[in-house]
Amino acid sequence: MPELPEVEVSRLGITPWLVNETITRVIVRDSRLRWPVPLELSQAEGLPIKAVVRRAKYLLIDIGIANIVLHLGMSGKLRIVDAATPTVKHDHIDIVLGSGKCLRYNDPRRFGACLWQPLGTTLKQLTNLGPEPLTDEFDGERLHMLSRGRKTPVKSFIMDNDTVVGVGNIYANEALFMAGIHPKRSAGNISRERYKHLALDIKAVLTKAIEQGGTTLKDFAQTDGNPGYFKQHLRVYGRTGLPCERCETPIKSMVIGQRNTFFCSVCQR
DNA sequence: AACATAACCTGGTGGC
DNA sequence: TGCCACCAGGTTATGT
Repeated sequence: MPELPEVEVSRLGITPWLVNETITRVIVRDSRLRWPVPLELSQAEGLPIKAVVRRAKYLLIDIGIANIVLHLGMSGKLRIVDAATPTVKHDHIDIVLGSGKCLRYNDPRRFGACLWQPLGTTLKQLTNLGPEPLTDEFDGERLHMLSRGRKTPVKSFIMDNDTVVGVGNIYANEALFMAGIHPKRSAGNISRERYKHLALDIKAVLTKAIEQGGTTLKDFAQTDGNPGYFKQHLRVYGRTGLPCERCETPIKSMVIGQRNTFFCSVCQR
């Protein structure tokens, strides 16, 4: 479900319901996520939420003594519901609020995570992350510098969290189309000038997707239950065989790094 | 270090 | 209708 835009849309959706609310109870129905859900979570009970922050695809719920760290994996979803709302399959965690609402975490595949990060510490999952794509720390200069001597396909390179965080399969495909770069081209074989364009296109596609409420493929929903509307803007992802919007050539697909990859063999070189 | 590959898990889809 | 193979938005662990 979530790349950076979908996580950011989730953050924007839940934040107004959480900030300044007190956590009255934490209910863990199934702790078998990517890592076992920590018992320390119960220490959150009675504490007010100060902020909800995103780093890469992680959401950090700041409760002063610690951050509750959430990751949605491939299929995780967050909803704000009345605490009394009956649960459905895969509703693994509730964070119940003084308002009577609750933040409900649902994740069929259980690739997601809920972690506990005490104040002043940093989880290993949050160390060694590259820069946020929508900050000035990330630019074409960085892509060019880090890619020198690298043979890995440029698509794998930009999806690597050491390079830049938050670029998943959908938006990697889209940004490479926008930049006119073939996804399989060796990262080290791309000029500084082309990387400048690519960095700007990554920023542009992520920004646009956030504005559109993310991309709903099958089951992503904003926290109000509405779908994201970026799907209608996808130019290559999932469009195998359909005409390229720029040159009419059928979009091709191939597997790169275990991920399905979509591109126009004429527009992308 | 760099790179490739398997693995984690469930559900939806399409073919027969 | 049923069965089965295959695919999916991410990340980590392991092997060369």
